[in-house]
Amino acid sequence: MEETLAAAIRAALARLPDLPDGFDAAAVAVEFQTPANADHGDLATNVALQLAKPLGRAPRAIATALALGIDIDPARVAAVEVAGPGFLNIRFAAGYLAAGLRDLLAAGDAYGRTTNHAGETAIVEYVSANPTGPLTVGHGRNAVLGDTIATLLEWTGYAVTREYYFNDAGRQMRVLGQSVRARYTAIVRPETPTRVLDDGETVPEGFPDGGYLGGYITDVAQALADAHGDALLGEADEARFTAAARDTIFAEIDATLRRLGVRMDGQFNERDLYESRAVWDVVDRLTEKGLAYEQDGATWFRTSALGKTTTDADGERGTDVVLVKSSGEPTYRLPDIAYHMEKLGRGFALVLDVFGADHIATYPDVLRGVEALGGDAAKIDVVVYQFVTLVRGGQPVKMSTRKANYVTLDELMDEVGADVVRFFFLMRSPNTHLEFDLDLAVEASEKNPVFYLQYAHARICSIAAKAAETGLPNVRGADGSGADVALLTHESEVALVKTLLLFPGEVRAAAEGRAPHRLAGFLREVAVAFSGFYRDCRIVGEPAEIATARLHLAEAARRVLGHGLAVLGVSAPERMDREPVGEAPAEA
RNA sequence: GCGCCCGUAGCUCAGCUGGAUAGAGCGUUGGUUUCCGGUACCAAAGGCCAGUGGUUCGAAUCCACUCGGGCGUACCA
Repeated sequence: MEETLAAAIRAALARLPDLPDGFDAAAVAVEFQTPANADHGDLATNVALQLAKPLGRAPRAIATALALGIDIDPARVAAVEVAGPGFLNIRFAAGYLAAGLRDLLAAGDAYGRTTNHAGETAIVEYVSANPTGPLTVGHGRNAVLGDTIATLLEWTGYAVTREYYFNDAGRQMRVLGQSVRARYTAIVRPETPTRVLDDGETVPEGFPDGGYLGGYITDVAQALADAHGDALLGEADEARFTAAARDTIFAEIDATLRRLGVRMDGQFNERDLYESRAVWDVVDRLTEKGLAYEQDGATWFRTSALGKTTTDADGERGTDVVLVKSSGEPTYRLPDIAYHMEKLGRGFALVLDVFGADHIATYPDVLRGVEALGGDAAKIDVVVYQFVTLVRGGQPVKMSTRKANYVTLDELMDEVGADVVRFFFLMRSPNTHLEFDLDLAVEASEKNPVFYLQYAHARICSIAAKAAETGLPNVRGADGSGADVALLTHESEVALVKTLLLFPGEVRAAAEGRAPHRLAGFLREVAVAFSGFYRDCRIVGEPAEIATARLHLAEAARRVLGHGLAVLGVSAPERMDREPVGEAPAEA
């Protein structure tokens, strides 16, 4: 509809007399908005205001000329009016809405899907938590955002690969193994002396500074002791312990993600970048280009030559960053550059990363590296989300994975359920801090906005069941051919149809903006519009023709809610329990 | 110091990339039930969009500065 109107407006523009030389009407961007005020029609455009300056005419004069000159289909558009300083307000004909509703129903399960990116491939990297402990609430925001954005991309036509970058190399993994080894040693040799860390924790001798203090470390150690007795005391290094911890922890991460409904197509192991020597290849190629050099035993990336600067008391100057530490161990930058080159090498049109705010300052180095190696950094897009602040008892909860004083994702799901967790993470813009009040999440779970949407869906199912009992047709999956939807002329019916017809555009906008919260907000509008319809328009008990038409409208609303919730990864129940919801799942 | 994010109703947040009278949930106050699910609906109160200047037909939105909060600013990831 908007495309057709835009074309008609451009055509009318081209027909205006005395256009300035070089003015290309075909190139004018005609943008529409849906006015908040119903008096302003169904669609509005500000082209006349935008063109006032380039055309050197009063905006209202342009708008008037366009309104008179536009060639439109009267079956679809009832009126084009000039309003305010020069807006063009477009009012749909009743037939347009009826046709739109028929199209919606005929589209079936595909309604909401668009094909803007059909034939393109995308890879979305998310979670990518180091396997050093259980997933925390912060990881949850990452996982749910990434999973949902991936789904949104699929709904706009992309073929999406969901990948977990498995950080199974480097210092943190070594410290993890040393932590397990120290606990293991203390279990099989209880006489092992202890020491006290700076922060007051008492740990076995051999426990590394900055080691992981969580109880799950001891669990892994105990399992090793149970299986091998003290036979592992002679291990030359911590590799055996690292592997045991990694496998155990990752299995738990995997289970947590499944419970959250977060899908993954696969994982990419950081270790492979070392085994394939891809990381060293990066160093060699940068060195050849004069962009890497050795100094103080470390290998540096000459980012100063690529525009990286810092400003301090001495003024602004270029800075370089370290790729390989003097210890011989790469920093995160090196494998990250290699990994992104690898992803681009797989031919993806879009390489999307979901990062926490703490990465905000680091990925530009990675992009510089990719560009320096001839990779197309424009294909890489990064969604940065701000941190989750947990509040309990009115106080922020301080968290540290290392100290194990965090709230895990599983604990959160125990309290409020996976649907609430997902929706909570998705209803806010990624780039604002998210305050997660645990007390409120539990206490107010019955009033959580997600239940409002699920309730609307369940209510429609309930109505359909009731209608079937009275002999009305079953409309589940109906294609719209069995009803005269032109009968739907009540104000609340029209408002609901208009809202439902916005769905594909909302999905597309949420995908393009990497903004799932827009969809969450839209679904609430759908539920509100349905509530208005439900309040004003009965189905059961009405004459068969009107009841059938309304049933189809209700089915259309159910489908939009169902599809929207599916995109968000939230369940769309056929019925809600009458008892309070949000109970903990059966498992401990 | 520098970089990024944020500052909108009592609280938590939207505001569709510059549009018409700034919205919603929670909370508060009042109302609605012979009726397809009251976990609902209707209504009221509540705002100098942190501040100051600028850009233009038009600014919560863009620019500059100021104030306040968060995250970074390592041979940690």
